[in-house]
Amino acid sequence: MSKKYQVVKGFRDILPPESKLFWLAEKLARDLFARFGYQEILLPVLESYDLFACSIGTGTDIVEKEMFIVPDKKGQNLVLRPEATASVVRAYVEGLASQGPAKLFYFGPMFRYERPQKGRYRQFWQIGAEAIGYGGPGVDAELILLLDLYFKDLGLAEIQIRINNLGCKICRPSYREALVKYLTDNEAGLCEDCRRRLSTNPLRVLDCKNEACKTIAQSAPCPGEFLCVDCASHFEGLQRLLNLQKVSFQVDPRLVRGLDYYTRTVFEFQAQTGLGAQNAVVGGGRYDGLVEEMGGNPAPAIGFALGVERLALLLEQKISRSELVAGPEVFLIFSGEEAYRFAFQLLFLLRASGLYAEMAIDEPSRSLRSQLKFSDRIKSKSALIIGEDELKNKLLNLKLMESGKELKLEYQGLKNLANIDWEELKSHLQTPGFAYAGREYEQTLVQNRDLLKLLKIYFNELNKLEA
RNA sequence: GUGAGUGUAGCUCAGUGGUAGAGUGCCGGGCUGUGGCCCCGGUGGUCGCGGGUUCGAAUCCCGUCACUCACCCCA
Repeated sequence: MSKKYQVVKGFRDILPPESKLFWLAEKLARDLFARFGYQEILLPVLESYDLFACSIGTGTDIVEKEMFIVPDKKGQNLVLRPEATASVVRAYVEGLASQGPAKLFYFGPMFRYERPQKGRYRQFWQIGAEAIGYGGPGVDAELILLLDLYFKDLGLAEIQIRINNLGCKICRPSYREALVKYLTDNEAGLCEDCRRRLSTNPLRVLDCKNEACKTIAQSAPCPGEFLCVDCASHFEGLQRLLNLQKVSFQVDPRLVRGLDYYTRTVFEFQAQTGLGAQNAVVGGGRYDGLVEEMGGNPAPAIGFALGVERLALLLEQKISRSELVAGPEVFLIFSGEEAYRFAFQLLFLLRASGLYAEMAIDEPSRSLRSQLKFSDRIKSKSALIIGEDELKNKLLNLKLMESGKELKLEYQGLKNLANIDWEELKSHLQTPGFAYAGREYEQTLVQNRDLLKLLKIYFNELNKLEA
């Protein structure tokens, strides 16, 4: 036996039917984001090391130890992107800035070299949006409302919105100073990690999971108390707009975000359960200084990133497996070689006409019984049985899988049905005494326009046969 | 990087020193042209890998690899 290969650690195959969840998430994002005026941007997966070191911050874990570094042939360090905001800003500065503000969204894989656990992988997918060149609280509200609608459309109404304001470059330093002073005074009570955070990223102490640290964080100064006039009014403005739309959200004075570039508004969408130790399915915030730092003309901006794996975990609990798997409209069952050839032709005509049709195409001698069994297993809605009898006498034998009932028609009956059109059929349904409306099979049939289409194509093909 | 748990049939798992098991799936039959329910038969395994202890190891010990969960960090 040859060697058995395995996916590399932290990477995974997203197999059907789970892949359908990703497809749903992506499709809804495309439809919805377009209605909000966000245009898709397709970005490279590889960027220069410095892009992230400068934007995310050299002190962060992401840059320090979580990047996949790819040395190229000239010896310069490229990296697999750990997130996309920096890429979007780079692309904006490079190619879009001359056209003014931009509202962009992206979908794609990100890479971080971390120990995998529930809801966290080394390659993970994000859907994100960035609004560059917009400074007011209106666009902050727009993004939050966009996400709120997105989750509601997916049936995930229980997700909580938390917002905070971290201040800007004017007011944040004084807050930071006050926080560090407070934490230093209470250093003895902090956990080992937090004593380290004190020098690396003091804001992070605020959301430590350690009980002792939580208690200390409880009475620590909050960013809100230090906001400058502009930041305070921005934050009030955002809340007013959200309230105007009757979106429920919580102000969480201890909500902080790990990346260096965040200013003013930060927000998270949190799930209550189902994500393991994680709870954030979306994280985002304003980064008013980043565009300038990346070499562009100063432009305020805000964006978010949504973890698709985490979203899929939540959707999995809402959507049953059978709902994810859509069975064929019709399964073609043949008996005999002639019937196989007939069914083979019919199969592609049906597919070309827009129907999802399937048959045991690779097994021309399979028993009728096992074909029917297979048709059942893949949840076909109907099975069209094609045997010697049907071909010779030009009959229809359509089995409706769920009820088990069969629609059997002689040539003339099939002709009558196949020759009327959809509009006519609908209008006839209202007419008392319409020849077919009273019968159970036909009622089922006309409820599904696809089956009428099927009848027409089948009838046509039968007529091509030599008598 | 740190800690804990788990590796046995395609899948889910039982099996604490004495012949390798169940459920499910798959194939076939009962039912020759009719699925689901039922019954019968068949298929299926380097017990993660390597070493050690033992008359004898899936089982005990050591090592190793993989996966999972958690910490750190983050979506």
